Amino acid sequence: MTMNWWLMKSEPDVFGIEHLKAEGSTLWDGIRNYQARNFMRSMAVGDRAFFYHSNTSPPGIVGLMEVLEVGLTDPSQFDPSNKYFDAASKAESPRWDCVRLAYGGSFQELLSLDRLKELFTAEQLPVVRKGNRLSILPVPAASAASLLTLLGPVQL
DNA sequence: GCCAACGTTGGC
DNA sequence: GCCAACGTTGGC
Repeated sequence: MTMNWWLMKSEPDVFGIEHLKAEGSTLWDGIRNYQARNFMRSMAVGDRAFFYHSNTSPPGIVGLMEVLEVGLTDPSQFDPSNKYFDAASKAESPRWDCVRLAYGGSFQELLSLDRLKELFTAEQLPVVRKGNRLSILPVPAASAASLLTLLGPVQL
């Protein structure tokens, strides 16, 4: 089984690449969409992800991450004071889980969604599909390789 | 099981 | 702030 690539969105005002850089690693919690959760469930330690800034201008890819741990229970689902509290989720059978990700560097420049749309089809890179709201998406290996060339070296 | 209403995401 | 896309919920 070879390493897989992913694209993970976060709003820079809430948790951006600079936050991750400062913390070194983070629990990617608060995912409350089954498709996104299922993508997380198919992640393996050592997988890589592109960090994507969403809901900002311009949106786009800003950095890299590496999967450190998988199959972790998302603690926010059991915390009534948390925005992502889920009263229907039981401790015996948690509904939501998450992964731990390490900071893997920042690219010199953001690669904008506009540019991604010029370079890739929706099949090649699902994030460019019109109206796509999923916060976690797969990146086919060939597209990941192209992206790394386009983005150039990371700065740690 | 259908489907209308509703809510959320996220681009613009 | 608007709206397209689309997942979720709940009445029946």
